[in-house]
Amino acid sequence: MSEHIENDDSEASDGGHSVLEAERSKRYAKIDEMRSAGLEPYPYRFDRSHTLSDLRAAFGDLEAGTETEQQVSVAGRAMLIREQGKLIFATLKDRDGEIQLFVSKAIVGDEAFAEFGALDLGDWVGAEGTVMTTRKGELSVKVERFVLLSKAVRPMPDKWKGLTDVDTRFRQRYADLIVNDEARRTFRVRHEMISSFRRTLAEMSFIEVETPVLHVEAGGAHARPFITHHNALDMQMYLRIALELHLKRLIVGGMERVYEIGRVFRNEGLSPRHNPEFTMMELYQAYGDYSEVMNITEELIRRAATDCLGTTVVDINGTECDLTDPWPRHRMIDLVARATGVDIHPSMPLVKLAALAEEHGSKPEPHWNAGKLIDELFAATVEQSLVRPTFVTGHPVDISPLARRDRNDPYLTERFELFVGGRELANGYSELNDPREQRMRFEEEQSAKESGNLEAGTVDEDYLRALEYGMPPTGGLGIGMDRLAMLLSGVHSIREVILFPTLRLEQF
RNA sequence: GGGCCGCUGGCGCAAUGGCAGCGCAUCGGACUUUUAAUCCGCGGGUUCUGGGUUCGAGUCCCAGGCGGCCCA
Repeated sequence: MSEHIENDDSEASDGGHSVLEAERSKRYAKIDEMRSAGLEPYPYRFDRSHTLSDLRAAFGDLEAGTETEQQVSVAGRAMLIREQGKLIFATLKDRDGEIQLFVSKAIVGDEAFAEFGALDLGDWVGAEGTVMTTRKGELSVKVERFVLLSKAVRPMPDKWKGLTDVDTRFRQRYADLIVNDEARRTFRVRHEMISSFRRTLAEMSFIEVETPVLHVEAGGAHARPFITHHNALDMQMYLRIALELHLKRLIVGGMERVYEIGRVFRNEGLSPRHNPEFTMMELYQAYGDYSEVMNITEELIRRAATDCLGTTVVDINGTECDLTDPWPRHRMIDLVARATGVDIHPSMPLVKLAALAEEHGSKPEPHWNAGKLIDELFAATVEQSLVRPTFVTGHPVDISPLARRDRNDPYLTERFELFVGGRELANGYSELNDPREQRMRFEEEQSAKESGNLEAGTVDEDYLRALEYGMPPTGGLGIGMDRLAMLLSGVHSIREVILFPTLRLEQF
């Protein structure tokens, strides 16, 4: 009605967004008109009889041209509106379904028909009527009454092409989820994966626990932490970089089988595979060692694949893999030896390892120890080739400060990492439970930190005290849940499996 | 941190250095079985920001911002 009043200066000086502003003010005006007509544009609730997929399940096999007496009420967002003279067809979308509304002027009357015509794409709508199919067989609700449930004031992205700009997709995930079914599906897979883990672990008698996010020591992994401050205690604290040390305290306490699915924080760069906050699942099992934990890892992931995808056959970077095939287990030093043609062992002279690492493209730093050099060699020569699920075992002691020594080789640990698609997916070991040896390992970490390694750890005195009370033989596991979600949903950026990934500050 | 690429109406995309255009959406009109409805018509831009070169810059140059990919 009053669209042409806006050629005054206030709109022009608003700066650059006049199209959007015009659309928004038009829709706000509709809200105001409703209110002055005594209608509520934002009602408090709506009772629906069926979700849209319920409706399709119940009536999906009706023949074309069927009219039923079945009264239903449905709700969703108007995604498409097609006006056709004295008929309007609208596609309503809810969490996991779509349905067509069939609105006839003859049925709803002139006034309601005009109101329906005034709906905008993106509006939330509730509708009551009977179930029918059109001549072409489209399942529809023949609308008798409808109500605006909430007004969309901002226009939807392109109804066909959706939203493709990744920056906008991640910053405005709400808009992404409205129009991109793939995004919805990915987070559905993520949910199924996590609930599958919880079911499997419950069957295995694990107890889910929650341990602190605010830590006094940032231990359990090699990573730089986020630092924060507690005002009342006037104390520096760290956001956790791992779940490990608190969960093992619970093993000391006799809880025997515990796990936690929780957010950890690492103050590092962003990449398609790294987000500063991500989700780990860690579990600890008394009386077990690393080989048993590898079995648990296989079971968890196979069942998650079945629960998410209905199959254990997954595509990994173009290679079709059946996760029920046995997952090979190889020592890291054997894989590196095979790849380089040189026998490898942490007892070798450092200079030989450094030379070899340099030969394979690393730039060894003076403080690198034998374990670090072997790890670099592994990354350079082996890692990428491990497409099918493969357990890499026997990591050197000096890069595994919380893992127990290999019972057959004191230079190595009873540790494993699971690689899938050339990426580390899980990490576990027979847990080190000798408090004196743990103290020595911590002290080595501490001195590495003091000589400039920002990722090295510190001596966690409380953890050592816990170990002195006695920790039973224990196997532990950590799984990167985001990376597993990537694998199961077939996406290649961690940002596709994190609803609100970390981004640089947006300028408004 | 380095290299390459991108940024144009709300969204998706065009434009040998020479009038900034198309599709969707919006707005007006027609249409009682459409379904990316169709048909007719009208609007809407500080081309990411700031400098520079040029008669003339979305385009070329410099700096910055945000993003993507690769590398470290």
